[in-house]
Amino acid sequence: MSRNDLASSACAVARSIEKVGDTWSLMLMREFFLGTRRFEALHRNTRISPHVLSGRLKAMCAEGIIEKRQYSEHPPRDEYVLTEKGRDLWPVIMALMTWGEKWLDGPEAVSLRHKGCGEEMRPQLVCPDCGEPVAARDVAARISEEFAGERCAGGDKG
Amino acid sequence: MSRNDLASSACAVARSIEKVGDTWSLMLMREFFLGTRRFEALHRNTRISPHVLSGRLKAMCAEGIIEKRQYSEHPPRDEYVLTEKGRDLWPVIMALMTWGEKWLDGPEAVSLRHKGCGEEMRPQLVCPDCGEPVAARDVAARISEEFAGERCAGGDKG
DNA sequence: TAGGCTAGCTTCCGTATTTGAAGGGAGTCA
DNA sequence: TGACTCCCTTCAAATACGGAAGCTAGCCTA
Repeated sequence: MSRNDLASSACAVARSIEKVGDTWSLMLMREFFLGTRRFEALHRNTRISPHVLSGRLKAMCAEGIIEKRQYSEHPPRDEYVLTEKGRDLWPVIMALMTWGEKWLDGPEAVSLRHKGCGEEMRPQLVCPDCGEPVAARDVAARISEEFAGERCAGGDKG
Repeated sequence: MSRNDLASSACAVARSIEKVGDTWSLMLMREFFLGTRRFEALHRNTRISPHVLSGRLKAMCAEGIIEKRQYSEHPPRDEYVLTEKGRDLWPVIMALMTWGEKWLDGPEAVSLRHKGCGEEMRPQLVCPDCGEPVAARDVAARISEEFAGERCAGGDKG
């Protein structure tokens, strides 16, 4: 199947992957969260080729993840800023950062300070009901019939 | 630049993206978290072509994200299971799921129950110091000099 | 002992996407 | 007038992907 078919999946993970699940969209999200807004700066900081960058920015605008905004009339200049939908992707980038820092060697390139309490921190996943940290093993997943049908698992557990 | 150059970035996000930041690796991670382990089942459930699937499984084995394990001697049959490194990618998939459910129309395909407290839930990001939920706007990011140099931001804020 | 079936891949080939370099237009600055 | 910046677009070559087919090893059935 092709990437685009994921858009019509019953699974929210698959639908999200279709929108932002590629190398350069994810790199752009990182860059937006670091505050970069202009074409040239996005190009320099991510090394994405102008052609691909242009295409991704258009797609992300169309998707409502970012907005094009004029920041100068003379000369006419545009910048790209995250919408609320785009800002909501922050946990994805945080999760990638946390994993990379734990499992892939390298320096710590970014420090995060929680404005609320002032502490340096890395965000953590918890259960909103009991407040305990959660990982994959702490959670039981059950899939809907519709999704089970889509997967055509053919009766086995795979 | 090419995808592979991201592996040597100072930024943990970029390094993570190089390992798992593509459509089919992410789809495979989803599938592993749903319990799928065998080649044919992965193929059916994700519709990844055998060629690409084979390549991704090899790469993920080499990276230590999954392990190949024989589950039958006669006939010899292998399955792929997540390592601890692989299981630690769960927050990435959760973040994508949460975003997709909020922003992309579609049914709820997966329910999650926290084994600890028994509640149906969606995991939530909090500050580990004060326990408050955090989003992008609640956090101030500062980048290291090394990372700043890599980005060649050229003095502007982009 | 032949024929068929399943799991787990590999090979092949045409198409689609990406890279990298170059170019272009609109405006400012000296 | 000419150089420079920003924001892209165009093009050719390299790469990756999708889909179908094939291949191997070991059953199973008769």
